[in-house]
Amino acid sequence: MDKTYQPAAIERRVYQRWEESGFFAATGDGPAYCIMIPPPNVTGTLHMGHAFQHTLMDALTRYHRMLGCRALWQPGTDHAGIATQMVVERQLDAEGKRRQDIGRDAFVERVWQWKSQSGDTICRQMRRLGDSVDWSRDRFTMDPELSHAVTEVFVRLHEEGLIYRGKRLVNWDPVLHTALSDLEVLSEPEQGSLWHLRYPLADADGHLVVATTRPETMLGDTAVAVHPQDGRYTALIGRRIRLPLTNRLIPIIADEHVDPAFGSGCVKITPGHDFNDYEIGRRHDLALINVFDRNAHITRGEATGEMDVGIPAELVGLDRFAARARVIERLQADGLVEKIEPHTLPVPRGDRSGAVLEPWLTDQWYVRVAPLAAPAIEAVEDGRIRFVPDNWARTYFQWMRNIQDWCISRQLWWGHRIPAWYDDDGNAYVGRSETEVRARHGLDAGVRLSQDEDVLDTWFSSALWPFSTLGWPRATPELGFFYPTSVLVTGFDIIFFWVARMIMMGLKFAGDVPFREVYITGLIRDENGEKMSKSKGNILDPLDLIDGVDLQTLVAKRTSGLMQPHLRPRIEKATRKQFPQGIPEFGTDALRFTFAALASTGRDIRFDLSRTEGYRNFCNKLWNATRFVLMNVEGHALAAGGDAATSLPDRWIRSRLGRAVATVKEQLAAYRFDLAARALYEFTWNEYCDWYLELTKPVLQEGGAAPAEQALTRRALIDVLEALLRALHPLMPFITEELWQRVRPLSGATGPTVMLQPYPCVDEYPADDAAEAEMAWLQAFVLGLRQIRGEMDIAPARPLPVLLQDASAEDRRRVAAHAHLLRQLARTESIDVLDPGTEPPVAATALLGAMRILVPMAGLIDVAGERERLGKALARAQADRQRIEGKLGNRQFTDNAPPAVVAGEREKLANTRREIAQLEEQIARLDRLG
RNA sequence: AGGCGCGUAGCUCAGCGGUUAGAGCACUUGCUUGACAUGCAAGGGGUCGGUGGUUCGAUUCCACUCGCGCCUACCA
Repeated sequence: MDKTYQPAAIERRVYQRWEESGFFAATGDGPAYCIMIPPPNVTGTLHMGHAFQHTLMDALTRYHRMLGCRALWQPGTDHAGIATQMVVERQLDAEGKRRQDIGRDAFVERVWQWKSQSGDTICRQMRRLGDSVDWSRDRFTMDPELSHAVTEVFVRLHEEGLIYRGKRLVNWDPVLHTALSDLEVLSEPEQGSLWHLRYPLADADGHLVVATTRPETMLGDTAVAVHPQDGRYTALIGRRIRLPLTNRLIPIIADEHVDPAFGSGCVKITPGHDFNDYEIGRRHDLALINVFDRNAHITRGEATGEMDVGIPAELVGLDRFAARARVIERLQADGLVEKIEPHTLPVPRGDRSGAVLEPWLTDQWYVRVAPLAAPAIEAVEDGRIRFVPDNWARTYFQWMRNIQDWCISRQLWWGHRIPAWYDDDGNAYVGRSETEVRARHGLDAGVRLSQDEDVLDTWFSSALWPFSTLGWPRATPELGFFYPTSVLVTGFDIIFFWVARMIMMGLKFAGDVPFREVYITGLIRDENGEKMSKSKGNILDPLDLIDGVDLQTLVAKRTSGLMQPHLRPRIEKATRKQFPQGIPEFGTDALRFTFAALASTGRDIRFDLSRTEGYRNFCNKLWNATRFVLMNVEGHALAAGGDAATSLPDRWIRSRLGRAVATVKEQLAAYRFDLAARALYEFTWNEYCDWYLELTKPVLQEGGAAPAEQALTRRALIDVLEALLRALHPLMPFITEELWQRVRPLSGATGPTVMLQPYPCVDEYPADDAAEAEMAWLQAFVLGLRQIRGEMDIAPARPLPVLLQDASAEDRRRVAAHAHLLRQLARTESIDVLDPGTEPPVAATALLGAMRILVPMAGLIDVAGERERLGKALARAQADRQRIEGKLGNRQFTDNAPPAVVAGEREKLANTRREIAQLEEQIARLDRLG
């Protein structure tokens, strides 16, 4: 074996073997355990957030597989309508073409090509992460089977009246030319202006002042509103305004929505281009004027009802921002601009294009969500679905209880085409196919039908993922067995987009909740707590942490393809500063262990590379511990597996292993990966390596112990290691597999892979309190002497003569029983028990219960140093005594505190007092000498 | 406006109504110890954001407050 762990040498080989051997398939007759992967965008790449979530999902899957479950981690990818279409459009753009130039069929064909070309990236990355997904069940949201499910759901919802088509204001992206759902709108405050415009009264001199942030929309105004109780304007209600530029007459109306305290208290009402105004327009039966085309350029105007909109010809065709400038110019020329104030306002932008969105009147398909939401709310209320941590349920409720209808049609080409057909009169027919539509509605071949050009929101198909991947609407065995799935692992950012919708659709169509639990992970942030993003140039590629990356490559990755190229020097500088040497190779297991160790619930994660380095070292520790065990076991007699451990260390380490495994199980059940990881780390390093391996050395070395005892210790060494590898496997799959393969022949374990071994069972390593107590004594003995050595600057190699004062019969028994261990671990030259009444020599002191461990000082240490050391200990003990005495002297405490606590304090006080007496005596002795 | 979360060692984070508040990294000192210098041993370092309350006892529970972050809805 190499002296250090080399992850690159083994990871690929190990994964390939797992995959080729079919170890990932869900088999066996155990209970179901199933996790649905949140399908990543098929043409994307996995980022740190994915790597984090995949680590947790894989750990859960491997753990439950080892517990005997028939475990399925369902893989797959999402077609990601807008995102993918944009990528391909950009490719076309580089060729100087637009998608309209090549036509819909050719374009879609190109997207499929791009998908097949880049779709492997994610699979490759997942293999490097060790993801134990069942590749044979890989799914894509646009697979025929899944598309079939989409159509089926659409048709059934439509039949129930839960999908409808309607002309309404939607969030329109004038760059992508599609409608968006409310969730795809990002509103950020931006610096703008508040224009105060004078609207002349129609039938008298004078004007009203309206304040607006969107002056160009005045072309579509159909009213001015004031608050009904606003005394300044009550007399004007019902009179009319002559709308500048258009010369139209519009009414002054009263509406509660108006805030008299804002601006002048008068609001221009543009029902065609503002969501609030749309509502007001409905309340007052106002006409609605659309003044924009699909590019948000000014049109001649299109009104509901007969009307001359009156948009000046010179404005027609202008972009909305150019139009804004021109409108203001014109109004200023007419003296109709009272003032312009700087104003910060929320500007809605598309989450993909970044374009300023326009409320625009179009025909779209909607899901009537309220009837679906009610049972979905109930499922969380009554605990059929549990959020972890549970405070996310509040977020879920808050949104679900105010849920709006869901606009599901998108004016894109890449996606599931809406299963609706139109005749020449514009009548819409919904059905599973054109044939079905014709049959059902009695439309013979003479009637021309054309399918709806639009596609569905990507999240519509994602919402079906938990059952569409399992074969729904067919009643497949998998659907029956794995649905509802066990847990969903995802980020809070898609609770509304995805989680809520899966719950609604699952309850509606699969007859039950889609998952029992939702584990919401935190976000992976950079070392400054910033969100990782390409545009900030602070992304880390998980594979770069696994394989390492040189500085040049890292800088190039972070600065290429930037939306804002001017940030490049800053990003480069920051990167060079943070990673002057690039990033070394840490291996997958170290990265995975880092994610697990940082995964405390309800909190974002500042990714800390030094933790990864620490866990790389942990891998190396495990590697070398195995090396030690193999060296000491191979070629030697080994006790049979069933033989009882007899030595103290053997009993102790088994007991401690059992406790560690118990902790891991408990913490994994609570999704506390951090605490599970810590329990394993501490057991491995602080107990198995630091103590147990050291304790086996005196036993195993030549002439150390009787052969029979050695054989037992070798048994314990290999058994505990083998179990430890199994216990660590879900978090660190690669190294544990590699080491387990080497350990297996010696341990007597059988089977082709550690990943299909049973997880260690607590019952096999029952707690041994007696052994733990005795080991605690032994450890205290060793630590006491090490402390004297360390603080007194005694060379580690120098053997120390040790005297024991006030040793009880039990102390004496223990010393005799473990003298060989103490000699090795504490480097004692001799251990002698002083007879009662014997005056001890001047010595450095350590206390172990009532016993004093003395290291005679002649020639060893300076008296002043030891005096100071004891003085510090004494001061500490005296402070303790005072605190405890104060506590026990308080009647309130002794009367009210639980008896066990009081008794504990009394015992503590007794120990402290004894310790003080011992220390004072030692100090006095040193003083006599000095 | 409503909701959620965070503030503990230099850094990243655990923890908890009751020992002396812990870990990793960083730091100091000493060690080429027959598994491992990606290591071993010893050590320094914290008024647990502030104020008040509940309690025999608060870093932990409650209220207020300061600072930071996020989500939802938004007044034109």
